[in-house]
Amino acid sequence: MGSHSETTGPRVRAVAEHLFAKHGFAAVSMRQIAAEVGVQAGALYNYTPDKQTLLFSLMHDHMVELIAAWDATVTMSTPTASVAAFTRFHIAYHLARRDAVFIAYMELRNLSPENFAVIEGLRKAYEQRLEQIIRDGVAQRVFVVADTRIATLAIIGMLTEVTTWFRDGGRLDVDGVADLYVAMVGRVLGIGEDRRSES
Amino acid sequence: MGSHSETTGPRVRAVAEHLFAKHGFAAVSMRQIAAEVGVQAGALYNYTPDKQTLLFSLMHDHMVELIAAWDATVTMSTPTASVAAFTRFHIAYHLARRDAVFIAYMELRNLSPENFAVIEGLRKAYEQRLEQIIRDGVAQRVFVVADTRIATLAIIGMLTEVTTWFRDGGRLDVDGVADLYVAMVGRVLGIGEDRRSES
DNA sequence: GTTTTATTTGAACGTTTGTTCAGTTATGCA
DNA sequence: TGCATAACTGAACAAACGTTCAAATAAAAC
Repeated sequence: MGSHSETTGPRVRAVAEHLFAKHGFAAVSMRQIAAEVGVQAGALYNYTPDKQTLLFSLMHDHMVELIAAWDATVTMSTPTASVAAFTRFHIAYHLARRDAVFIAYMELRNLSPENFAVIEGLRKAYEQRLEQIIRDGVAQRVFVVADTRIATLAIIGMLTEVTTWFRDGGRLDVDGVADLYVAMVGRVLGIGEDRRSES
Repeated sequence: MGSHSETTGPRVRAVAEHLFAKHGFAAVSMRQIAAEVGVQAGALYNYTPDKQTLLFSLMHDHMVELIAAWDATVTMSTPTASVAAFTRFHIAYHLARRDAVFIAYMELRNLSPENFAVIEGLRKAYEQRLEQIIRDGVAQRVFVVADTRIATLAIIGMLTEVTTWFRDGGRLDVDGVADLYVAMVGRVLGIGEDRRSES
């Protein structure tokens, strides 16, 4: 075997993830990545066929791991408990993997159409997890929602936005933020609303 | 006067805005912009000192116009009416100027630190408009909010997210979407909540 | 300890990049 | 009609780009 394959491979991905998130895919050169890894540019091509595939691979793995991590979370008994768990999971996971999240949201336009379709499909699959919870809650009449699809998107947007302002050491820690969002999401879903006007 | 200064200037900005939004600032070359305008690359430098300033100028003008447009909206009498007006305004304005919005959110990292600070300040100024409405509503006890700042950010996130999925000719038109969001924002703010447990 | 093989180097490739500028062209004003 | 001037061209600049590859290197296998 060669020099440090086992260590260089992951380092290339880690460095690329960080630089892509910080400066943007198009603004980062293969030479910058190589320099940060401590290697010449040519060596990167042992780990990716080209730059675009490196980006796609990072985005793909992130989305797959995100979905797997949620699916590995214990199934909650009620829609209310499920949506609270989803809220906490989404915030914690997205804050813990900010670079990957940023790339997956921002660099879609740098993908080829086929690669774009794959990532888009994974994103939809993730959103479906939340949408199904909401649908269940509506069916069980514990949520009161005018439009399930729009409520799903609104909640995802509200939760993802946390990554744009949250800073470690700020006024609130992750759990504190999550508590507030669990409450707000509950309100959007009309949990505990007066339902006397129903049939 | 020269050839078509009055028409070329705005066209450069319009083309740059569109291409930056579509492909990203770093991925668009001055020659691409020039070709789309129908001019040689050198001619662009009659309208901007350099590429980065062109980006900053687009972002700056967008933010200033956004704030001016909101400030020009008639002042509402109650916090409830104000927040509904803000919701409708934000959605309609952001959907009408998608390219500019996209750039202002996505290309911050391509700005110099000084330019970044300017845009960031304008964004904060815009958010302050909503935050003040919420503060007023809380003071008047028509809103019930655990954390005003977080509620502001959550609502902004939820509203801005509309630009990522809305398509003309879809299931809902702009007004229909706005109606749904007015209701959801109202819930986040606890409008009409049971307040008997208060002093 | 030698062979094998995975890894890395370093130079080279053809393009493309943002930007400059002397020279050309077209326009508005006198 | 002609002069002044603003707009534009087209070529040139050095630098940086993604990618390739023969040669050098270092580690694993025998």
